[in-house]
Amino acid sequence: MKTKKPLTVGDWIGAAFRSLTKHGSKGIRAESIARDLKVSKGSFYWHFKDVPALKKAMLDHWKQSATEAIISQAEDGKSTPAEQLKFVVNAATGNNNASYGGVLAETAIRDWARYDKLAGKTVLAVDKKRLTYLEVLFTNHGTKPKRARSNSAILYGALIGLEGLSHRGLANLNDDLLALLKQLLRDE
Amino acid sequence: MKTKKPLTVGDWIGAAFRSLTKHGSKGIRAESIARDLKVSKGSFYWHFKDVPALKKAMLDHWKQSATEAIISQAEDGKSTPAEQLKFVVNAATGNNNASYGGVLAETAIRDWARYDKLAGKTVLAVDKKRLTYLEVLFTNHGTKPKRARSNSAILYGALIGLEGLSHRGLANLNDDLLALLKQLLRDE
DNA sequence: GTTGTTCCATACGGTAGCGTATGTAAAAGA
DNA sequence: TCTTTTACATACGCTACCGTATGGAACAAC
Repeated sequence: MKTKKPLTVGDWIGAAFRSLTKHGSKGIRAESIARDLKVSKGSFYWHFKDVPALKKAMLDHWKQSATEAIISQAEDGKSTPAEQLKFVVNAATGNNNASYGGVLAETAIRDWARYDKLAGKTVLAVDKKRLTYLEVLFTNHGTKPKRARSNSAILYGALIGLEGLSHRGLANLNDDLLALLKQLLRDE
Repeated sequence: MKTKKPLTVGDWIGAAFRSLTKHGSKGIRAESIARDLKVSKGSFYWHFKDVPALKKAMLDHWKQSATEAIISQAEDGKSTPAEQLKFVVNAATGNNNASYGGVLAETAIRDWARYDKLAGKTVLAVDKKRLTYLEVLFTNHGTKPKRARSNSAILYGALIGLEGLSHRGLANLNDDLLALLKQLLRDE
């Protein structure tokens, strides 16, 4: 039996992220998402003021999840910085984070951010936090400040770029990133 | 006095790339590009069968330019592999290549490729050539085959990812890439 | 000077999405 | 039981885009 329970705002956000992942930012449309959810757009305009409101809700949700993920990582201060970095890489390359769509949604959000002001602001904030966190880990490992910053940018940048390449079968996201990390962790 | 010369297919492709760079793949629309060129869409449908034909022409043009760029690099076999790699990085991070829009267009094409089959095929082909070329350079430098492949993917992936980060002021595209290259070129 | 081709303008019908207005069955409250 | 409130469905006008059809000015050919 199909669930006849009323839809929640969360249901809409989830469906919107699925459409974003599948079709890019142009997939965030009230009527097409409504079709996915087997309801009319009357339902959409009951839950949201308009499409920009949905987009804002999506970005807020993603920012929240991404920030929480960083904090929960940071609180696991049990292992060495090098091991923590390895753990972060493995976590980032995994297909988990079902909450907002996982690694695939990340890329879609980043594409979206390039042509949308609010999305751009959100991605900027998240990227700053992540880069700062990586910088701390490199610094704790003993890397000099300047290099800690560049290493963070390189590692994070490679993660973003390699995701696309591995998606086309031109790289091994996890293996190549771990290889890079190994190089970056080498002493001077 | 305004040039009243008739538009060429190349003019349309150029305008289409500008719109792609500015608005993403959804910017490739007959009517909006016509407005940019101060003509009506009647002109567009004289030069092109339809919008997909314009898209194909853009991708053919980009593929051609990108391939030629690689070949012209490869023929400059005057310096050492390490110097050639440095040259390649500097060339890729420069804001040149006005032919099809430069570095900014690259990202837009890559975003486009994620949700369009033909664009995906084209980017795949270009990426393969570029990665193969990098692999040759690393191999010539003395890097072992397996590492030459991973180094190529890492360097190219970092280029792609860092472009976005540097665009937000979170990285220094050229500096960070050169730092990475230096690490990758170090002996075992 | 007529004819043909080039290069574009204008007008048309069709689709898809937006946001609003209004209707309505079902559940919840009183 | 009667009345709200909830969670939608339906219908409407509007805009932006697509592709086609047709018209026309300008220049070239002959």
